[in-house]
Amino acid sequence: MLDLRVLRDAPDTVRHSQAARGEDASLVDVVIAADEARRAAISAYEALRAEQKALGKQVASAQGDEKQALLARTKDLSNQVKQAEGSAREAEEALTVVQLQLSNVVEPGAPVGAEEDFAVLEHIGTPRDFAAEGFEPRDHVDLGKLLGAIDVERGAKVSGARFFYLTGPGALLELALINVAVQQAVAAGFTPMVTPVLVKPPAMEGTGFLGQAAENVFHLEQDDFYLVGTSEVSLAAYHSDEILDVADLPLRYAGISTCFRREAGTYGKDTRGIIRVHQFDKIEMFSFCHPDDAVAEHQRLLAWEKQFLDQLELPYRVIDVATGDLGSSAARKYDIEAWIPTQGKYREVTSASNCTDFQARRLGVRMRDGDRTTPVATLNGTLVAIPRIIVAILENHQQADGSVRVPAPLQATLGTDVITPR
RNA sequence: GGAGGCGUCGCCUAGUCCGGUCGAUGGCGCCCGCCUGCUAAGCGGGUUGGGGUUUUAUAGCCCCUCGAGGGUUCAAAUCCCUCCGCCUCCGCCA
Repeated sequence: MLDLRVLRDAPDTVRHSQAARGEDASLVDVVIAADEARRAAISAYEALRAEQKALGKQVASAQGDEKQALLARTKDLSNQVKQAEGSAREAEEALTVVQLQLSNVVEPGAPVGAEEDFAVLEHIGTPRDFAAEGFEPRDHVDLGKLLGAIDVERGAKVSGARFFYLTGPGALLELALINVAVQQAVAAGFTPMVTPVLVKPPAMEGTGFLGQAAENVFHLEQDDFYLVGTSEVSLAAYHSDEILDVADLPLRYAGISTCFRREAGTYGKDTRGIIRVHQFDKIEMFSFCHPDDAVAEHQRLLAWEKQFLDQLELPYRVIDVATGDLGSSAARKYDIEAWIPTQGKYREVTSASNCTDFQARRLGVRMRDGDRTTPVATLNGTLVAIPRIIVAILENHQQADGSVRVPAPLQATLGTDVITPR
């Protein structure tokens, strides 16, 4: 949700942002008009209400005929107040409806354009040349089967398409990755958090997932719960309707949770393997920080993501996501894409977003800074999303005989430096 | 699932039976000032959050806010209804 003052004072900024996203710029004027209507309605209501209260005070002390006369007036006034109150509320709700449709203002510097117009910021590591090594790389599905690490057939049998079992070394791989990720996060000062995965509507709404992303959210009709697609939701809502002490910022949390995604509209996309699944585990970094510190914090999150990937010895690139491909909440987003040998391309494994004060305003997360309270900034970044990292590890570290080399930090939990075919 | 209790502006708390002077009490904490070799104590003042409006600004005025939402009434912290959360006991289950 955007600050109405920004809309009033600098509507062009918002119009340009909407245009850069490929969204409706004229919505700005709709919101401004709704805001004016709301303010007018509130003023009208408040004037009547003030009069009613003044008269009510006289009623309390009046006697006899005088009291009867006053009662006649206040009775009439009471109806007017009720009407005006209703109008004010309708105007307020009408404003909220349109206000929620506006996306966050994009950060200057973000590449303008559609999904494919991203900017590559850097390449780290070099993809292996399997032809030179003299063998054809297996994809992660074949490797997973060979190693007894991934079972997609039974995942489909039990739960349907886009479900899987991690078995044996696969399960250990997940535990190892979670251990290393959480330890890194704790060392960096994050508070590890195991979060709810079922949340009530305000949490989902507040984080911006019920807008254009709504079709990808699982909803439990009977109980009106949503299944989170990321612990970002539970973490962002953690401090909702709270006022934080500015001296305590930044507050950094590492969310440990399962994530659920409907993947609507992706039929035929990534149908093989575990690149795109309905349920997976993820460690997510989340920061509540001072808005002035948000851009720097964004860089820190990205640096922590790179630190994690570096120790897994995976080749990857960092991209600056184009304005047309940002979610509604993000002002800027950096994705890290790991090299997937059998696809011959880089695929997203982490994503770091600066949501500025957009989520915080919706969720009522504020900070007390001197004598004022203002929304904080929220940022989130993936530390590790299990399935895609496992895909990257298996495919990049495979050897000619189908075994897979285990990166050093994971060896302790795996109990070996190489996973061999069963 | 059953029975009961509770929810007041940071924390604790008065007020709710019997609606109007509650436009919310007091304490603690915190902030400012006075006093004071220093600190403490003492004294005085301030201290919920949101919104509207006027103004260059400071500041002021107004409305809302007693878990949330409805209702009754000229008028609701107070009466009625629904919901949410917490606590105690019982039952069932991991």
